[in-house]
Amino acid sequence: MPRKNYASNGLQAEDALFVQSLARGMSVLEAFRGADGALSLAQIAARTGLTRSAAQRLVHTFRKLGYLTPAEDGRGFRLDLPILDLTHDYLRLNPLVRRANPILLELRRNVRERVDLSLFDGQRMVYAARLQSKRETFFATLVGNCVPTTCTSGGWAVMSMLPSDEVDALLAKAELRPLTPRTLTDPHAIRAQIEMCRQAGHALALEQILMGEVALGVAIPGADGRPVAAIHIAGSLSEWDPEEFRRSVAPLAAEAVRSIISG
Amino acid sequence: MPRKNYASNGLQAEDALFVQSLARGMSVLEAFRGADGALSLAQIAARTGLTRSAAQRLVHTFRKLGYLTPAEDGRGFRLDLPILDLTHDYLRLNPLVRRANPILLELRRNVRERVDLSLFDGQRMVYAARLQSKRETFFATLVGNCVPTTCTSGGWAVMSMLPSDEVDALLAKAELRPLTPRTLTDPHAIRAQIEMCRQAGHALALEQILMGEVALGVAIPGADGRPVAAIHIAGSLSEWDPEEFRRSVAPLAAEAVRSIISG
DNA sequence: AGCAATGTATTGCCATCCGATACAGTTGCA
DNA sequence: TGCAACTGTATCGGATGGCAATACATTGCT
Repeated sequence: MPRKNYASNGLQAEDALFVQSLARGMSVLEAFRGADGALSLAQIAARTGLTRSAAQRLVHTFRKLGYLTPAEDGRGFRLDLPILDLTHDYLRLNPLVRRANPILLELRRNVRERVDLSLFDGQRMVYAARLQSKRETFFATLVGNCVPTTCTSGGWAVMSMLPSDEVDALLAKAELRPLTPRTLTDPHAIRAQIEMCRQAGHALALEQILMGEVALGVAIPGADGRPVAAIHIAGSLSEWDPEEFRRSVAPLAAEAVRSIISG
Repeated sequence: MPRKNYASNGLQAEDALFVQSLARGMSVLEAFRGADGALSLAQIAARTGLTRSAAQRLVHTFRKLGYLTPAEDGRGFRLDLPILDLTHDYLRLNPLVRRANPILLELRRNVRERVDLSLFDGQRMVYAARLQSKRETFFATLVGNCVPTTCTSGGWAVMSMLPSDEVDALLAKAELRPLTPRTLTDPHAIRAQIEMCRQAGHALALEQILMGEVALGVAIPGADGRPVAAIHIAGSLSEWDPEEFRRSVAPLAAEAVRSIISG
């Protein structure tokens, strides 16, 4: 995972306003991305490119602030609860999430299937909310979880609102690693889905992330018309014929997006 | 909101390892707590006690890192998406959340009512997960949302596992502001609930946070026996007699906690 | 026993952060 | 219309506070 490195102690990249210590500090928090447990000082130093000393000082500071805590067994450190305070502030103050929340709740009541809100972030769609259905059988997805833009109904819907050259650039940079045997990895096939979405106003994804799942996505444009997010409705193929699923939930999803935009 | 101030530029409080710039930076993110929209540099400076220059530099740095972004109308700044990456890493790496998640999902399937996981943080219970019920009618609670320990079933359950003197200290410092007409604010009444919970192994809260809601909470102890979290099951008083609710969900909740602990 | 990890503590040098101040562009009230 | 107050942005010399190296006490693995 090539990540920008703030360890260099040389010239501050011509940026007089840049606070190196802060960037280094944040890189410590980011070091936990992809970690599979607590991280020791040495591991943090290795992952961030910082010296052990720097890692020590930054970790020490985060501990005082509450963001990091020693792991229960005393070896290594973990992110701690104040992170969730930031989460809450972000979600609470995000105008889109704010407006979408009650509408998604109602949508969920009507369709009785899982409803998600995911935010568009270039290569990724990041889940900001998930309202699961009565019979949710899979592992609950955590807030902040993300999936590639290229293999979700919401991602296709988002791409259908982007100019072609941006779609090309996105696909060119995409990893296109299949998550299920049926995940589309051929750019042409994905482009076909995007084209269908451009006409229908929604995208339908079959077993792209999870076997047995059908998902319908509709993109949400921002004030400037560029897509910023998407809502998904997900159902089970054991209960739905895909076309029937589309017919029955597409209008509701479209209506929900309309109220989110106008709200 | 009395918050520790890292604006002082004097001696570093005898702490040679403390990285002031980092603490100041985090205080900028924390400035959004309780804000009701984007914050301007001046507002950030005011809320944190920093100079405008400091706020400028720190905000500038956060923008480069992605954590802050200009508000859509160009005035002020908001937290941005990378916050959710931290969220995800926290939830994903938290051993408790990790173990609890699938069990809560199954619990939710069995009781068919809303199921929550909240983490104990002294005065507060912070929601880490909420699995809503089929007929959820209220505003969806966002991750990171928190309520006072003193007025939730989970908080009572948690307190029932604390030594009396700690409960006293907690109650002494608590705000005890009622959220509904029926919220208990008398320490004696709260202590009575705690005592009942000590015997029953669970707490039952009637309309403490929301009118029409009954909630049953069971505390989750950590390895050292101290409570670290609680699960809640919440139902509607229009469908449940409180005692009937207790009888029917208490065993399931207790069983869920047992599997979380042993898992 | 010995080695390689942990996390912690101290120190002296100098780079980097610091705050004051100035500027350009909007909003909004008079 | 024009002043006043607010945005966000940019520059600069001085010294504070962050920097890396190094040493230490424990723990766990061979």
